[in-house]
Amino acid sequence: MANTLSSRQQNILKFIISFSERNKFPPSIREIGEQVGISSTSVVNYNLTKLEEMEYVTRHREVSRGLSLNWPKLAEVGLGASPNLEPVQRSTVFGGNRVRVPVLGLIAAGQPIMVEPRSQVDPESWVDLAEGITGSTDNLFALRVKGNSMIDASVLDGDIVILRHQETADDGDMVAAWIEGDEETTLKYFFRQGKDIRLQPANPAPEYKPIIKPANMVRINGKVVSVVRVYH
Amino acid sequence: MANTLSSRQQNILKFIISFSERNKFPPSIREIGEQVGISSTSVVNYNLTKLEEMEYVTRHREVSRGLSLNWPKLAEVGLGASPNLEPVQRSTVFGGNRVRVPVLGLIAAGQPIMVEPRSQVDPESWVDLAEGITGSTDNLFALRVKGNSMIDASVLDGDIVILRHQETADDGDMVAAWIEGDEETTLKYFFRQGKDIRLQPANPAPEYKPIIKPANMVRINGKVVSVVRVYH
DNA sequence: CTTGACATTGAACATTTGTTCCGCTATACT
DNA sequence: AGTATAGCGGAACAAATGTTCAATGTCAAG
Repeated sequence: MANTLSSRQQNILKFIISFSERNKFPPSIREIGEQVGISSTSVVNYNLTKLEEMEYVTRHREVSRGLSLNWPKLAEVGLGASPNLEPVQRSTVFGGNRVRVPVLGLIAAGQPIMVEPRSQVDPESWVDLAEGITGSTDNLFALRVKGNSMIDASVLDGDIVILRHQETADDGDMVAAWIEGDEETTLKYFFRQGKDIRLQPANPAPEYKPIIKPANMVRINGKVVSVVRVYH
Repeated sequence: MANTLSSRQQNILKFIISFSERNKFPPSIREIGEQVGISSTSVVNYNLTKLEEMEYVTRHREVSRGLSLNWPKLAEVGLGASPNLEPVQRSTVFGGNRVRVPVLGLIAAGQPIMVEPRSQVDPESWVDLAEGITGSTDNLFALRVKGNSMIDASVLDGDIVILRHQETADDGDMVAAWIEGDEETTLKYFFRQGKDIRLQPANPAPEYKPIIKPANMVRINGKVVSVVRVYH
């Protein structure tokens, strides 16, 4: 089975993401076709079936707009960049809105490793925070830290980092970065170095060396806005 | 206009909430009617219009399942928000119940923190966590850390620590302890030392010295189960 | 070149789903 | 009593939406 996403399928996913974000409910087949530039509903249906086989989406047959997204899977290909579309729910009880943040998977803080694939949403993969904790409620997602490269920044192995999706960063920001070619996401401090970008671990130990790559090979997934730790 | 929700309207709202969380998309009019016990679609439509007038929901006419919820408004009537005592039913796909934890104040700021789970304290804010993160949901509260005495344990000034209320502790636990005479609560590692108790800061710097007191002068307020940090 | 898997198209079809209209009942008010 | 109105039920209708299928194009392997 083809494991790669065609550009058309990517567009479909992107549209479902943005549409769901705008409207709080999924698009219809025809709405998808119209946006992506597909004249036939059957083609949309065809690709949707493919996407379901690849577990990017879940379909409820015979149901209008019976479509839902698999965020962990989307994150694997860098599309999960704005996971706040997940029914993030807010309330004003006691004066503070709450934000539901999906924990999308593992992120390497040591040697870069791939985001852990998951076919299902882990029941514990959610963190709910009061709005005041994170400031804005938009574009938040979370990752579980693997490795000790950020220990010097008081981010430990096993911590959950909450990030706000953004494509850029300022020097000194702690970011999750996707490195082209390596196909891996890593948690580092962000610095510009001429035309390059230096991804700097906080841990001064020699085995944790900075990664320096041309700017066009580094894709910022988000900036760390919060850290959650659990003692067992 | 009647500003109150009929029990039927409440049931409708509850169903929309649970359905949406279960399926990631809103229910259809007929599905609502079937669940709530309304045989006619027009009645559902009628009440949905009412609910829209009262701004509990937003409708997209002519669109299947074109329904979205107004969470802030729902929270006003206790729907959609799930305080500890009244958890909303959740599917496993969507995560476990949520726990609302009150942030009672500062720790190590000189003011003793009285932990009375039943008292009507006025918390400065709330932190919501997924149930799975903290294990049990009982007797949880939170404090904002002041000072750097635990920096070596990767707990920084400004972090929010979440504690479970308990009177005792095991060696090595991180606890919030109230010291008789000093009239203040501090965050330290807990150790027994004969008839004394040693409260050990994690920071090795000389200005942070362990506190050793007779056991009857130390009152454990709770054990740290989680740490939340926010970057600004 | 042939073959076959894959992708696409257009259109017809079936189902789901929202909308509307008419009538009924109970209650409150004049 | 008469009337107005909110709430409900039933059914027909129209629009939205998912499903299916035969035919065609694409492209790489044999």
